[in-house]
Amino acid sequence: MSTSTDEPRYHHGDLRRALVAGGLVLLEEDGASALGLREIARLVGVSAAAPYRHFADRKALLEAVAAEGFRDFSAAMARDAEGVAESEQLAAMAFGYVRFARERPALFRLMFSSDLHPFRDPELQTQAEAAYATIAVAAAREDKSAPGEVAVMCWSFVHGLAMLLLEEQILGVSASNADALVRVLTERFVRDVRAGRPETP
Amino acid sequence: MSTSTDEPRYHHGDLRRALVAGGLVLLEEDGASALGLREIARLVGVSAAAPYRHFADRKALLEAVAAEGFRDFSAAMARDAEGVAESEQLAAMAFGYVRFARERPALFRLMFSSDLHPFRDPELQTQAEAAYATIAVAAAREDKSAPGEVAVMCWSFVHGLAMLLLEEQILGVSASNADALVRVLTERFVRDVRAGRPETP
DNA sequence: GCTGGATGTTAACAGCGTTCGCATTGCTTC
DNA sequence: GAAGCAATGCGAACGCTGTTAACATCCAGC
Repeated sequence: MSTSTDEPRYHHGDLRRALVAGGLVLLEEDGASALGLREIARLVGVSAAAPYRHFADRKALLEAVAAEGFRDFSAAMARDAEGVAESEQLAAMAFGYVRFARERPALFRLMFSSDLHPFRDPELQTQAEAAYATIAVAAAREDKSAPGEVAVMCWSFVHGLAMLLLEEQILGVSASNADALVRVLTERFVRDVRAGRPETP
Repeated sequence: MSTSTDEPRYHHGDLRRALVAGGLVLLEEDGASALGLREIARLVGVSAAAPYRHFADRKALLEAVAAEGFRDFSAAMARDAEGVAESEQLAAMAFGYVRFARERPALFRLMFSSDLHPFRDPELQTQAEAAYATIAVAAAREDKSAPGEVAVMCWSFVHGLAMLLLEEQILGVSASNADALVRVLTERFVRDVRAGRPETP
């Protein structure tokens, strides 16, 4: 029975997963712009060199954290869109997109951080594309004459809105009225996209 | 005449300006995600401690570089929009916005980097707001019933498009066809905004 | 039961931002 | 002009970081 308790063992068991989880925790706690390798190792209770048994370097670890973020991202958007009428799907996903960014700003910034690009981890690439596909299919329904075009346009709008909201200084928007602004803008955007499409059968 | 040549003098003369200029140069050369204080000092030919006579810390120096970037940014957009018909102003500015981001990606990323927010330098804040105003007035003309709303929507779209284009991996767009994509999308966006506005006198 | 590979540790290195004390310069005031 | 003073440079040091190398410990298969 002595082995079942949490006495510090030399080998961790599943350090890889623990490091990714630790990175996510640190991103939630303080919106630290740069989470360090040593910082994560400290939190997990392991030496600074241990992560190198599981990741090539700091960037590889951050990529794994970002991949987990994209998984949550896709799930959150899908959850926000499930059960709503098909005509409201795009608006719901857009709202979910911005909500995710505002609820987990540090993680969101990491996911789209410039020093993670280009992605080296194919798993990360896959998850990022899956997240894009989630919103792209909803966007493509709005205008079947140019689905890809509309998808990129929607993604650009919603991504830009999320990014600008994370920098409160720029938009001059406080957290209290941000929700209303997002709702108004996404509705307006969807309305405009529909008004601008060539034919409406 | 001996004093006029470029013999190394103990005092630099105008180190503050030289440091900002050096930062801009480094951002152009290698799209270095993180330009360091020592790196800039090295380029200018000065010790690592010298910048602290002119800037409180590294962030203050980067803020000054970003402020210069916003100045160029506003100027570039205004230049791209001058001489074009009023009905094309918004599209021209949107195109100029994305073009600036793609021509000076590292600088653009710094300007909207998360570790520069919140802005401490009021000059930077002023320049950022001026850049926003440049595009906001063009956007507001498109729908006078809700100028602020449309301005934020336009800014979000164009900012998101610029950001996503900087991460080639995500959009799957190469540099060659990016120009065409940007043109198509901005034109479509402007068309949609006009189609969606309530009344057209 | 031994051994080898996987996975941890400690110690070290270079580079970073930052601070401190000191050196040099140029301006101000007699 | 000379003296003194504030401004502005330098070098060395500190603690931090990412990374590597050499060594320690554990688990798994012969």
